Amino acid sequence: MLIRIDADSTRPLFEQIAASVRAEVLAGRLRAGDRLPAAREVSEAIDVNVHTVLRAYQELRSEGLVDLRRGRGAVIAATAEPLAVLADDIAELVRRGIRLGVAPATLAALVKEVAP
Amino acid sequence: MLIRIDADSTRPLFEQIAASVRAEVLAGRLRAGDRLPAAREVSEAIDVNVHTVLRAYQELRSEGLVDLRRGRGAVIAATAEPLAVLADDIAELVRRGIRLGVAPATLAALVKEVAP
DNA sequence: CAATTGTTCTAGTTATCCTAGAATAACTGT
DNA sequence: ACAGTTATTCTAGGATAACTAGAACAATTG
Repeated sequence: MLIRIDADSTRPLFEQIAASVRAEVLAGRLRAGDRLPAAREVSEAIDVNVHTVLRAYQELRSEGLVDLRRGRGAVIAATAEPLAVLADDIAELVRRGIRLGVAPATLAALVKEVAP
Repeated sequence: MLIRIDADSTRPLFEQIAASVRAEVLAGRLRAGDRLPAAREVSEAIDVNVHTVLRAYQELRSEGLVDLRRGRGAVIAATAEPLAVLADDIAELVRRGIRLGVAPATLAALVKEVAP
């Protein structure tokens, strides 16, 4: 399955769902134009409420990663393509962090903090 | 003030407080051995409950960024030094992301996702 | 010994997350 | 034009996490 969640994690379900999709795009397994399974489908497959899945999809839309329209579903946006380009840079940063004893979660918090 | 928060943000207060400290360490304005203001002090300064401040401090301790002991207070740990080394790499990644239209928040979510 | 500082405990309020069901609107393919 | 698919919006309730408040306590410092 494309989307996986860990029910035991304290991380919100909608966040985990969105993270799954981001990771797929980053890895290049999902590309612009590819369609995500309908929210109802995902809902049944992973046993989570439809609203929760849709919230994840809407978060991805607000990031510009997917186009989301009724009747049509969720489709990876063209704006998402650059993500795959960053994959190596991100992996490299995480490697360096780990070598220095900095956890990815700490690193992520730092990235979020940097003011452009 | 060293620690700043945005009461209107949806991000938890204790997270914002911890993020402030991380950012200071990253920027090199806080270094190993430097002492953070006492929790009660911060509490009054930014008008947030003491427990909330302490929770932020404890999160930083669990990351190995500060030493936290009663009677003594919170002191930047030696293990936090490597953070400053990563500052340039992080800034560079964020720059590239922005040039490609990827928001720092999205980038952060990706960093958190990478499996070591 | 006195002052400082984090730790632990109980307790109550508020916000967020998740679930549930139903009606509605936009789009697709026939 | 029509039927089917899909997201959108609404109301509602329960569970969990965040925040606040006050108090007593233990370790450290000077």
